[in-house]
Amino acid sequence: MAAAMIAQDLTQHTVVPSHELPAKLGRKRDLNRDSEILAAALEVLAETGYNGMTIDMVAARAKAGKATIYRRWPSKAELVIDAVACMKRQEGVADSLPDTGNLRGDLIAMIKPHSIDDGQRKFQIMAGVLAMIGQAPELAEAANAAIVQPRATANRMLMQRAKDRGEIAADCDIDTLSLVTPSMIAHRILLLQKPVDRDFLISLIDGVLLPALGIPAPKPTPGP
Amino acid sequence: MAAAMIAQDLTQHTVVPSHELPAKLGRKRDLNRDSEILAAALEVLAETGYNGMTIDMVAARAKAGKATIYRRWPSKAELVIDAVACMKRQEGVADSLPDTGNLRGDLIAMIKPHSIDDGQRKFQIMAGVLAMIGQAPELAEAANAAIVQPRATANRMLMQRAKDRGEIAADCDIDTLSLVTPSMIAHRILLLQKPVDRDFLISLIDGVLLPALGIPAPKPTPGP
Amino acid sequence: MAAAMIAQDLTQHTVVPSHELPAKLGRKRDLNRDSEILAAALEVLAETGYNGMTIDMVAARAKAGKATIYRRWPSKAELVIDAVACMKRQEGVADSLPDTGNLRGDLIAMIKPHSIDDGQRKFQIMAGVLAMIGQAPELAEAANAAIVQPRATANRMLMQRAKDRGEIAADCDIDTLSLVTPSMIAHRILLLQKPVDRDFLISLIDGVLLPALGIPAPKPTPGP
Amino acid sequence: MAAAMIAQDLTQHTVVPSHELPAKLGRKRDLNRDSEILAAALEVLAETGYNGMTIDMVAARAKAGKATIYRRWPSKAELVIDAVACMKRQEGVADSLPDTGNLRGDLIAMIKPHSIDDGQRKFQIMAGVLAMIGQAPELAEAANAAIVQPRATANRMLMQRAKDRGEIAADCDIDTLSLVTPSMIAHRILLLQKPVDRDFLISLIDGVLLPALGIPAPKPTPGP
DNA sequence: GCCTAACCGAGACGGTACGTCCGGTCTTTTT
DNA sequence: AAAAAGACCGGACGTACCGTCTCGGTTAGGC
Repeated sequence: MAAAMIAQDLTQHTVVPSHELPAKLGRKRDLNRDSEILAAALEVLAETGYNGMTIDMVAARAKAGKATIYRRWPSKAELVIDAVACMKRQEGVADSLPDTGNLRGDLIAMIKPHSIDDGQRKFQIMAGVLAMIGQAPELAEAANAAIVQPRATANRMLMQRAKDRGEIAADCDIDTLSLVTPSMIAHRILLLQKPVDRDFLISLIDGVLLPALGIPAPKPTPGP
Repeated sequence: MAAAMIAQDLTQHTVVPSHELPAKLGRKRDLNRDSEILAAALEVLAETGYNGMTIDMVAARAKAGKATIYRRWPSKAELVIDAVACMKRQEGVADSLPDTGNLRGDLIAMIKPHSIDDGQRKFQIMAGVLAMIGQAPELAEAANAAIVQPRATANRMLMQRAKDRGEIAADCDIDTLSLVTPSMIAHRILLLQKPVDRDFLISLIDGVLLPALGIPAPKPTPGP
Repeated sequence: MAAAMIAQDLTQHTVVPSHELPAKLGRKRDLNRDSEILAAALEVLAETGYNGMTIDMVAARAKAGKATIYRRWPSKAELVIDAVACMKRQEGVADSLPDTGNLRGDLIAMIKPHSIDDGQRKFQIMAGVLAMIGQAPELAEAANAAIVQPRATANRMLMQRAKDRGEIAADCDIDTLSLVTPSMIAHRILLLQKPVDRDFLISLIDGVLLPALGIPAPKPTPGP
Repeated sequence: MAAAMIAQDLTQHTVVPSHELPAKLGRKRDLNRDSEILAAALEVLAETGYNGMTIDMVAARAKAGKATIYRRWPSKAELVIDAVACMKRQEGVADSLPDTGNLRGDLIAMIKPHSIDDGQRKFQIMAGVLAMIGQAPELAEAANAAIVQPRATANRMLMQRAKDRGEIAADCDIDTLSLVTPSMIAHRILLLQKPVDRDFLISLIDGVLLPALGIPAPKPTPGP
């Protein structure tokens, strides 16, 4: 978390009066290296998993020295935590929610090929990262915020809109239901190792979400 | 999985004619060591996580030599998988399905106090198991069979009984729904790091499963 | 110094009653590795000098792991010290002194091609080793004992014999004179970087040693 | 050697017309830094040896930046060579040859008290210089010129004078003999690590040099 | 009862990654 | 333009762990 927070601090507090700190001397840290190293770490992480990933690999791919990495993060674990957390920042959190007028249309409109591929990659990164959750509990928080929360939030907003317009009952447990899809996706990718294709997502919507919200399933699943 | 299966083989097929195999000579393997080593592995796993766990730690705690461990399991990963599988066997999830006459009663009867008590320990161990998926994808199936499938199977059997007695509709997607609870539990334990307590499980039953199956929630579940 | 001394202890005190030490368990240390590693270290040292030498190079050449080296020597410096000290043991210290009847004949008989080449190699090793004399004073002692003392001792014995038979005066400073040749050789190899050939050694004998001992130079240096 | 020569050039040719060179712009190089850095280098060298010495240490002690050092010397090795050369220049070995009328008096007059006092310091420094010979053979000549040659030249001049006035024979090998003292000193300092005190130098003169030149020892040098 | 082979604890072994440190270069700000 | 400060790349150091192999000693069978 360290470097990212420092970066935030620097970009947010540029107007801090310079007489407070002792007027930093010497060459400035190249802030571009931060993101380049994080990107390289994510690539290696997705390819080899946490244990397979090597600091030298990351350094080589980012064309950086090991010291440059260890100057920013105190250990491999913290680098990975930050890399996962940085995934969250890359994407616009709720980038243009669909609005088709009814909940089923909205949920299905969320299924975009790009979204599927991207999700696949992220969950594979998560698989590699799970190796160290026992040692670094804050990693769990980062992974949740980066991978699961964006999807859950989108689901919750769609369902809240449906509730607002009276499409579903007011006493539905939206918070719990919005986590069903991400949880099932994680299980399918991590343990079943099956692809998260359109059919699977539709079966989730029509077999779990909509029934649980009291909306009857539409027609016997027409083809794409 | 290796040693456990060998152990099963040995105990089950003691009558195999000895002339088939090259007439095992020498001292017999001490079968007690298997369980002692697995227990030691579970302890260390829970305390340090997968990456923090060391074969030497396990050997020291079990007062065994490393060779004694590697004679039984080919790698650290397989040892851990087997340790988790053995844990599940101890507990016997689906050994006695409840039968209260209605689905909600059955599902709630499945919630046993000790599920909550040792939830924290299982969190560590499950995280450890999931850790190796990135390195050894073939172990994902084993982890799934050991951890998720027992609970999913129990759920499916209960729902099938409910369907048989007409309590729920015939076209319900039981296969998908039976995976909802385990998936949500895994997410809660691994990423949210919150305890899987009775309230959470009841909110799953009343907020997701029963509504999705067309059974109205019983009472408005008085909030805290 | 560590490993060599342990080795000496082991070979010398084999008859020590076994109940004194706690009866060493586990695999025995392979004593052959000691000498193989030291030999590899000497090779690398002669080729690249102290700073150029790498523990990985030594390990690779000795087909050993780094841990095997660090189990025996606590640091690169101590390994080099031991390697230099081990040179001394390799050669028979005073392997067959010549006896031609007069001192000049003895001294010249010591000049053998094999001896010259061997000396060249040793002084080159010494050059590589001088890099760390400031940090490890005991290295100086080892280098002196391994490289300079054997030659000085041979010289001193030849001169003592000459003194015993009355060839040279009784009050000659043999101890000092026996060090002249090694010192001049070291200077020639290390600083002048010129070869130590037969002519140079003869000029030392006839231009310094014999005159200082009161023996007149023979004829105007006949050819070889 | 580089910076010292530049410094000499600059101090000698201050009157060179400025239009000959490309009209040096900007701040002038602070020539005081040269000697301050060299002094700092000598201190660190004497304290830690060549390998122990760090450019950062030198920079910190001289309150200089690393770039300021590397602007003047191309490498750590050359800096050390120059530091030693500068030390020799400070002391001015052959600035005033003694002339007592006979060779023994001249040689003994060369023994100055401070040669003994700072012997220990020079030991460390010389060891440091010899250290780099293995890596940069071209520096051997420089080290030889800075350390050994001044003393050898002084010896040769004294002996030549003695030869000129008929004190010693005309066919003495002066070139070889003039190197005996420096070589023996180097051996005593570097390998024996004993102080180069007055007694040792007198034993060289009376036990080696004068006998080799055909001059009988004066008195039987009373033992300690 | 005794031989033989496989077992056992202990730990050395080869290999590989970690996190630190240094040499030599480059960049930023100040003088 | 040179100075101080310090970030940068590359690579060696010494440590720790994995999975294998070897040691002396123990425990079964089969003769």
